[in-house]
Amino acid sequence: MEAVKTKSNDAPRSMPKQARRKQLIEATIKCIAEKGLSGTTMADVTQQAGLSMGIVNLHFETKEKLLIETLRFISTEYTSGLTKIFNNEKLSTEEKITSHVSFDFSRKITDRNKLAVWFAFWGETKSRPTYLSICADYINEIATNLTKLFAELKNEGNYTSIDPELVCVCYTALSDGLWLDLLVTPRGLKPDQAQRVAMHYLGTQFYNHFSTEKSSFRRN
Amino acid sequence: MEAVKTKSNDAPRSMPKQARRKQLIEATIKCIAEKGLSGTTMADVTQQAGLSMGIVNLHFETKEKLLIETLRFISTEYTSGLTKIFNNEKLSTEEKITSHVSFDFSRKITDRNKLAVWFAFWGETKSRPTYLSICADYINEIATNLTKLFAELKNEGNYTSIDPELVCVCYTALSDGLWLDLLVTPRGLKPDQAQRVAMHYLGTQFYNHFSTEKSSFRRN
DNA sequence: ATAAAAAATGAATAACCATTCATTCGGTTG
DNA sequence: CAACCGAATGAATGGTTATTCATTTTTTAT
Repeated sequence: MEAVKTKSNDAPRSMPKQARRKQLIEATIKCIAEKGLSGTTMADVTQQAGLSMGIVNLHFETKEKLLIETLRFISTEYTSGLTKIFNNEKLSTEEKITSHVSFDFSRKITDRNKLAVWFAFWGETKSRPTYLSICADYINEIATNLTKLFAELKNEGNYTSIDPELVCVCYTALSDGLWLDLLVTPRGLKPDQAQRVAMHYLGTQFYNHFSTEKSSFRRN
Repeated sequence: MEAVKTKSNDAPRSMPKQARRKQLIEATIKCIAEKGLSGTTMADVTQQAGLSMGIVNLHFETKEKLLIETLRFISTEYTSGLTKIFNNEKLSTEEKITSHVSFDFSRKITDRNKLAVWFAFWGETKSRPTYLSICADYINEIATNLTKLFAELKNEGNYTSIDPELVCVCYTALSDGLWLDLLVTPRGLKPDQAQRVAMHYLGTQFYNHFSTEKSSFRRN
């Protein structure tokens, strides 16, 4: 069960500060997924991490700060994965886009525990300015990059009537909505089917690049 | 001001049970939007409603039941609106679809308070089977109807390569994702722009019915 | 008008939970 | 090995909050 395994024992005191923080953040993710944001207590988190009560306050000061760092953690994990793709000079524009989509529906990202965390925080953005600003940051960063990719592909493929910004908004919304589907109807779409739905949309825009192969997806 | 007394005064005790429950549910929606699901207390809700502490327990037994009824309330409001459209025999298939889209992005539905409530509950579905089952119910109901509409339009318009089920999944996800956009980046898309994005997708599928007019939407 | 019933109140209660900090533990150093 | 020091512990604390219920207020029935 322990996700964190370093060189020696279960929980050596010599573990670097950063690693202990990560361990606690991962325990938090698990707890939010299992008990909801409103239902996770400090006792839950520390027990999940196999540590003692006071440990969160030692490393994060307060519960609220732990939660903020948890949101930052999944945001960073997501954006850094996408940035790596965007900056990979070995990939063509088309390959960057397909890699982006593959990443969006990879195991790492569509892990239901993490999806639950995303939606838990989204649900609180209206009342927590800090959450909102963290979300706004990563949203802007990704939108900028993705719009650029669509604009490039538009040029390369001589598509005349495409609005890259519109396609970016549409793809992003579609992707978020498919995540919701994966979260609330786990018996329905599987990640690879969701990915095909996303590609289906891109195929309507860049019909020379993304073939609209006959979809073999089915609900239930 | 204080002399005026009508039957629909602030809080007449004779108010039917159902109305008092609705009043409390609406106060709950406001509180969830303002303080988050984890931050709303019984005191908050009752104060928001202008009533006294014990009132929720009197009408709903427990806080948890109030929350469940709140989720049921917004679910019902949404599905009943759509069902009305679906059953309206005066509308053509095409009109039903455009009405559906208009409804999805109407003021009533894209009210940020309610969006916050949707996402708050979605974020907890993984840990609360009751929430999950309420969501699954309305999702299935809507998907069935909407798929039917798309299948009808496919026939009427002689579209050969459309998969109605795929279009339904894709449209639904898109719509949910646009709601997220409206919730977390209120400075970005406005509801009518979001609606145009949704129509843009439908235009890619039913190109003879939904004209892909030049979009005049812009972020920021 | 009076009594009985129903609805609403809010102070009191009990459960819960984040945070504190005196103490213990383990690794490191000289 | 002994002394030291940062990391970790967890019982105790204090603040918060859901729930209860005896009392009050209002409506309805007679």
